[in-house]
Amino acid sequence: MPGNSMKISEEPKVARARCHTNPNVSCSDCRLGALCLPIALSTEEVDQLDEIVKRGRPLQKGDHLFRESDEFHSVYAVRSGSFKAYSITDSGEVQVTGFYLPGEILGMDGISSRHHCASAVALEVSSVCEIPFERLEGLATKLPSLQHHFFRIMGKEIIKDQQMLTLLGCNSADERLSSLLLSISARNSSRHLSATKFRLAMTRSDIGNYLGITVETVSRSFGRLQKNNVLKVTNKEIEILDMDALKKAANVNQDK
Amino acid sequence: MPGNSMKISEEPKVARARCHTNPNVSCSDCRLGALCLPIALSTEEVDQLDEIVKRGRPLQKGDHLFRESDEFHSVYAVRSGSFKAYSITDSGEVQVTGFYLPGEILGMDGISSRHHCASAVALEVSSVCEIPFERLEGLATKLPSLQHHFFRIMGKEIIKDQQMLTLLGCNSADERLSSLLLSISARNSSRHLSATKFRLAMTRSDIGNYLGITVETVSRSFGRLQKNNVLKVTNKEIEILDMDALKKAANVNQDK
DNA sequence: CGCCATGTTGACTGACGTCAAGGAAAGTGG
DNA sequence: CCACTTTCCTTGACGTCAGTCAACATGGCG
Repeated sequence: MPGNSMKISEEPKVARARCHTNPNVSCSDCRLGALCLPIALSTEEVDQLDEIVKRGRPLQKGDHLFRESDEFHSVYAVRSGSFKAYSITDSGEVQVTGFYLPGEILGMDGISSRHHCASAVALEVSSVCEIPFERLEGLATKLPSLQHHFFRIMGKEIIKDQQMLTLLGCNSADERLSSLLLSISARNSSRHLSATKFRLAMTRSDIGNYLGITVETVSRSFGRLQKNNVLKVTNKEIEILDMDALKKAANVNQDK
Repeated sequence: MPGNSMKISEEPKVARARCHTNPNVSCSDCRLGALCLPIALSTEEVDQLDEIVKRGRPLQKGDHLFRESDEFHSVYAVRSGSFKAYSITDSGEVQVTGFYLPGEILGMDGISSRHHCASAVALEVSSVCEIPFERLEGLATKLPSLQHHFFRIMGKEIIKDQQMLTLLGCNSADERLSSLLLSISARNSSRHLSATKFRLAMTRSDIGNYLGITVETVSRSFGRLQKNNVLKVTNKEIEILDMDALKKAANVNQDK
């Protein structure tokens, strides 16, 4: 079904053929292969993985990929766009638990029980590869390297959350914001996007919530970083002017 | 106190035979089976698991199970006692990332890279079952239910960390401390220990660090909870006098 | 017994939250 | 395209919770 009516289809066909935004591209052809599940799989293994992956139509901004308490069936690899994961506390407040960029895996919060314990919503027009978890498990028993790799992906999620705990445990508002920017910068650069200039898809309120500070504090932090010529902030567009200063402001070693 | 030999060894041999503190007891005989890795495994599967598990001599208080940047070889199931996991931030501060009680799995921070990124230290005389990870992976490809179960264990760790993020993101000092006490209470009760009376093996400083507050604040929080007749605190001995009030103070639903 | 780590309490302070107001973007419908 | 609404963002004034510093109490251990 080449050339159905979506914005991405405005790109010329040639350039689009191997592009990870193309819903028809297989794992073996996807540009994100080096970041995503196929890492360290052989060609034929990737083809087997490819068979269980479902590629749906793009989600619009605000569309939910899954909701808290939905039954858990699949994990999702972000193909394009971005997502935020959040949950609702018992006292009714929202808590943002993560932002997910292309190549990252979403939905692992549902693995331990039969239902999700967070919701995931698209922050812009986005698309995902759905990976039915039971089938992934089935394939993983046959492909040890896939099993190994998925253990590692889950391990990475654990480390990421623990680093976040450290950030919330000891760091000031400016340090938290700087760390987030550095994290996004590094993740962009690993997928060959600019490390110094990018657009934040999430709102200030999402950022604040994620970092455990208020919107007002986020705004003031951005102000301070801009005043010190570390950043140039134009609405959601961020330009990192002085990477070293930003690292210093973060007071954490982002290099690992 | 007559004799400074370990309390455990004072128990009569008969009672000790199937006790999880006994270093010779196999997985199939361990009382913690229902909490630990063997969940949902058949008898013969447990026996296979049993073969790869190493049971070492007990660790003394302050002994390290592994250290940050140690090569990663194994995960560990706590058999008796308790551990704290912590890491050192780039600015040199300590961050406690978790406390581990019998039946819980430790060391998953090393899965995604070849080395640990946290240290684990015994908070009292403790023992563990060491589970060499490569062999676990090997066995998991043969035993789908073991693979499935280990995915779930890792998923649980992810959820636990995300709940912690929520706690640090939105809750006051009193709420954080109350939540920790409820968590320990629930974990004790799931291993058939008292849910209302227990001894905290960690120091106030560990607690504060873990909860993102200072020692002084921990002390004052304990004070407030005691003044309101929610707790009775005698050094490290905690007695929960009013469970409902503690849940209210935690402002979080601990039930799931 | 005396020492050092651990825990408690008080006084003071500051970073961040709260409340409030206004402006800028972005979405909506005609 | 423009009016209109809603959401998002910024800035200022003020209050407060928890951090900091300091002094002292306690208790486990050699």
